[in-house]
This record gives sequence, structure tokens and C-alpha cells, in this order.
Amino acid sequence: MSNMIKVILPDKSVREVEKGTTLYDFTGQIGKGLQKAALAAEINGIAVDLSTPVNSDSEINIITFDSEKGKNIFWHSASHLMAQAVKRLFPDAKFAIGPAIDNGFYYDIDMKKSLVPEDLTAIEAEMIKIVEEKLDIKREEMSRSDALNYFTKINEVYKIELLNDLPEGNVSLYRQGEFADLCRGPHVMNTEILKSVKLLSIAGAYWRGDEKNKMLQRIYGIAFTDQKALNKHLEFLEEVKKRDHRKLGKELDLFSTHEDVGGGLVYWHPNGARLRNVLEEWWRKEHFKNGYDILYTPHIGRAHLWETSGHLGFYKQNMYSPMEIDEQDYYIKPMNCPFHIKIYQTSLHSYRDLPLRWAELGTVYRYEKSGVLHGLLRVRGFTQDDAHIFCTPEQIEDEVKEVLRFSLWMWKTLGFTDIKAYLATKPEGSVGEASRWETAQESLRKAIESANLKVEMDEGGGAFYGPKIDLKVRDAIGREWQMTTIQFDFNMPERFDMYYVGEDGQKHRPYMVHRALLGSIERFVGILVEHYAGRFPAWIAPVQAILINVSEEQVEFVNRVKSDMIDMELRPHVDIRNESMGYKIREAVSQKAPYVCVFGKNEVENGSVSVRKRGEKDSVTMKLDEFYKLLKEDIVNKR
RNA sequence: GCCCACGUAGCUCAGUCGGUAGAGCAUUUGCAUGGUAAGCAAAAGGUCACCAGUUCGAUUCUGGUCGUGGGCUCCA
Repeated sequence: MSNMIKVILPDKSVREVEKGTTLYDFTGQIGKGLQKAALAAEINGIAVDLSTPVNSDSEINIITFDSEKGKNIFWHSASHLMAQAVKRLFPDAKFAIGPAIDNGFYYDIDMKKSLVPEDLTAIEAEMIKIVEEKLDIKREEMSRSDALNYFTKINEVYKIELLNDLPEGNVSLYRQGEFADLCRGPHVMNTEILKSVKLLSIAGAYWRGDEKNKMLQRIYGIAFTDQKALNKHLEFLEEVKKRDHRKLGKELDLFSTHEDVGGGLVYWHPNGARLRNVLEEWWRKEHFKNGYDILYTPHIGRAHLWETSGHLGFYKQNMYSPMEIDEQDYYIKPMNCPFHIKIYQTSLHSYRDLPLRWAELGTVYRYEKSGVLHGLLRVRGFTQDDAHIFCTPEQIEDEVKEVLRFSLWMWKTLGFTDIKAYLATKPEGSVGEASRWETAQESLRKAIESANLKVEMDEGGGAFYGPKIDLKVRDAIGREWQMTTIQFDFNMPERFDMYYVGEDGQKHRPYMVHRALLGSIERFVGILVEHYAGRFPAWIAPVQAILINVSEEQVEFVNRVKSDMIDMELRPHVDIRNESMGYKIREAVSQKAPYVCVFGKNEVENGSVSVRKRGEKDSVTMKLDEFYKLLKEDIVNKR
């Protein structure tokens, strides 16, 4: 029986392939008219994975299409293409590594010339030439020593270093025209299909990511099988720019940072502070409802405390230098936990007192390298929506479930529905009894399962002091952000010798769970801004309705409506400036207010309002009563 | 911290191949009292990030400092 089978491709063409072939989809468009060239490339042996057998030898077979891996192969080939172009233009270039990444590819290059943006255009042009040359991409296997000889001959020092780290045996090279690169593959068959490429940026990157090594030049790029898909991606990048919380933060007058006072420190303007206050009040209310108590603790603590907690040992590089008070060193807090533990220790706890759920909007300060600071997303001073749960072994399962449920509810209420849960387990060199780790990990797993989420494993990804669940939430344009963390701590209870008295009258070590649901208020607000592109749901929006008068005669009426709304605990803003109505509407709309209300002669006479909802071009006139009812439905009932 | 780019009015930006700068918006003041995305006019506003150097002369060139932006795990 032949080892070849015929398959019908999504474009209806028929091809013969070896049994067990996996077809990679470079387009993400399986079933929607996949390009012949894209498939032909890997069928002919280059990107063949025999691990997925085809289940029958009939003429028409079901073939595995792997879009993720397909994209990966495609981008990796694009990376080789770029390297070839760079080598042609800059013969002294030495290549380090050039993988595909989540969103495209890069190559790290060592060369004399510092690349400038114009060089990217030139490299792109050269890449197009190579595409037009339609070079076959061929796999060559050889012994490691032959490969070493080859790369020594062409003086590719980084490849030599990589080869030296590989085990004895055969390695593979991929050759296209005059260019060959050490690579495991697979690759596409011909440069021909890599025609829609775009180089995006130049950056510095250390050889092997180690800051002690030489800094190389990294070129980032992206590639698609057709121009349309590339354009779509470029539009996505535009959208990302438009939603940038730093830009919107300025436009909506939410916050600022001040270089002269210090980077990574956030100043909340009235609008931003309003927004933050809305979130915090809601957060507190919901915490009380969900069985938490709320604490306030200081911002500094004596060195002694941080020695006990161990932070001066394992966290010092993130802490600010101490200040001396009465010949004692005090440190500004990078975490709230030790303070909560001090409160725990002010009294003896019986198992009957547990669980204790203590929450605090705790402002902490951590040193971050200047280069990593980024708007609200990475700052040096921030407020965690922190809580610590102290409980007995019998309680942890329910407690963890409850935290996860609360968190998921919170995300849903805030408008985030696509959430993934990662279970990070015991790493090397951890502290705490193995049995406690087991119990804790099991409770975390059960919690994820009971929330009907898939358990994404992050093996060995836990902190040295305990396993955790991280929640990643997807925003409106598909980006994932790590937000909630639910974290066991086997370190602090030991270090502080925490205990409770059990039913047996003996001392027992409580379980301690550290959790932050939003993560930090700063970071969360940054993501909230980008998620909604500044168009916050009305219950969150700092200003919910902007009230505009047509002429001076309506000022009194507008102010009356304002007090009505304030009585309803709404957040109106009155704009009675002596400007044209059109001007004020334009400004109100650009401020993304959920409701723009205009009051003229007619409205005053009829006790009505002309309302323009955000996103709608036309206004609707309604009686005030009706409008208040609408607000009640849209705002009051949601918070 | 490191690599690259950038730093001009409150904001967004133009400009000066070396002769101390300009627009729009915002602001202020007049006029205009206007019905759903910018009414008209005038004024005011800058040590061209900071510090050195070269030069008769530096916002422009050179070096440094500070700051901002893109990056710095993702293994050939």
C-alpha cells in the first residue's frame, strides 16, 4: 500500500502527502480559502511533523491543521529572510538568535553600524528582492563538527557559541541562496510566500538576555501571507496607539507624572481621582459584603520588622534605602503583609476566630529600574488592593474558592469576561512542608475547576514561599494582562511564628493566603482606560453627564437639574461657559461623557432635556422624569 | 542600569544647511446670546530640557547630565 494519501485542501485543490503529515496553517484562515503556496511549502517535507497520524488511507482524509505552529514557522522563516537581507546590506553583521515570538519575529544582530529607521526600509526592500528571487529553502543535516567548521569559516561567533552548547550529534542548517543559518526548523519551502513583511522597530537586547553580555541590535518584524492580513495587523497597532492610557490620560485629564519630582510616581487629577474613588468605594463596599474587614497600616516600618519578614534578605534590591529616625533604620514598605501580621499578633486567636479576611488598599513603594517604568502600568509607588486570609487547613479549600469566585465576579462586573487561570506550582528551592504545598496546590486546582475554568499549568512557576493562581484577563482588543494573584505564603507564618489555638487546645500554624484582585489600582486604571478606550461605563465614568445651556436664560434650570442629579448620587458636570453650544458639545463628546444634555428654551418650558448618548449622533428629547429613570437603570442599578 | 530614538509655547507639532523662532488648539480681553462636533477679532505666552566645549556668534555642531519613548525570559 502506498505511503502517500490524497488530501483535499481548503482551496479545493488535491495534493498527495505522506501519511501522518501535519499541515500547518500560516494564515489562520483554514476553511476560509487557504493559499496554495502556503500549504505547498510544508507538505513538501520541510515542515512535516509525523507525530499526528492520519486516521485512514481513504482518498479524502482529515488532516490536522495547526495554526499556532504554522504562524510560528512562517515568522521564523521571515526572520531568516530578514537576516539574509541584512547580511547582503551589511556584510559585517553577525547573527545571534532570531526566533518567532507571540506577535511576529526578531533577530539579534551584532554589527558596527547603529541601525536607524531608514535602514529598516532598505532591509525591507532587500527582503522583497529575495522574495522575488523565489529561493528554495533547503534543510541540510550535518555533524556538529562540520557545522562548527562552516560557521568558523564565515566567522559567525554567536552560532559557534550556540553550537558548542548543543549535544554531540547531527544539527541542521537551512539554506536559501547564498545564506544558511543554524536552525532546527521547520521552515517554509520557498521565500516566495513571505511577501507581506513589515519591519517594526529596532531595539537593544543583551546577548542571551544577560546584562553582563554585549548589547546587540534587535530588529522586530511581522509577516503575513497576504497584504490584507498585514494591513489588518497594522490597523491593530494603530488601535493600540489610540488606546494608550498615557495619551488618553492626558486627553481626559486623569493623571500625570512629573519628571522633576520623580519617575513612576503618579499624580491623580480631579477626573482621575474621581474615577479612582468610584472604584475604591465600590471595592470597599463589595469587600464588606463578601466577609472582609478593612485595615489601614503605616507606610514605614523599622528594619527589625523587615528582617523578621525576610524582605531585607530576598527583596532588598526592590526596597528603597532606609531613613534614620532616632538612630533606628526605617524602611518604606514594599508590601503590606508584615503589617497585617502584626495586627494578627496583637491577640491570641482561636480556631473559632478564623478565617480572618483582612483587606487594605495599601500603598507600597518598590524600586524599579528607570528603563522599565511605563505610564500607570509599571510605577514605583502604587496601591495594591491587597488582602490576607488567615485560616485553618479545613477552611482553605472554601476560602480559595471564594476568593476566586469573588475575583471573577469583580472582573465580570468591570466588563472583562475572557479570563484564564494559571496554576503555578512548587519551584526548586522552595520553603515550607511538602504536605502543605500539596494541600495548597490541590485547593487551588479545585477552586479553578469549581469556577469552570481550564487549569493552565505553570509548573515550577510558584514563588519560593508558596503556590499561586494568576488570572490573566483579555481586554477589548485581545491583549492578555496578568492581574489577579492568589498566593499561598508558607514563609511569613513561620518567620513570625504565627499560630492559632485549635480545638485540641494546641498551637497550630495558620494558612496564609495573600491576594490582590485588581493587582494595583494604578495598573488597573491604566488597563481599564485601554480596555474601554476611555469610554468608561457610565457607573464608572468620572463625569457621567455634561449639562449644557444654549443661552444664559437656562443657567438656573441647568443648575437645578445638576442638584437633582447630585441628590441621586450621580456625577454631573455643568458647562455654562459663555461659549457656543456647538463648541461645548464638541468638547463634551471628545471628553467621552456618557450623556451630553442640552437645555434650551424648549426644554425649560417643558421640563425636558435633549440627551445625546455617547456614540450616538442624534439627540433625543425626553421629560426629565424619564431621563432620571434612564439614569437609574443605566447607573444606579449597576453599581 | 544598558542599546537606539526623541526633548522647540499649557497641548500637538513645524522650523533654523550656525545669525537667539513659528502654526493650530488651549489661555486672557473685547464683540457676538448661539439649537446638537470648533462664531469673530485682538493680546499674551518660549534661556528652543540642563551643563560644558568649538565658534565673532550655538536652539542648531560636539561631549556630558536629566527626562520621555521603543526594547533588554521567550533558547540555533
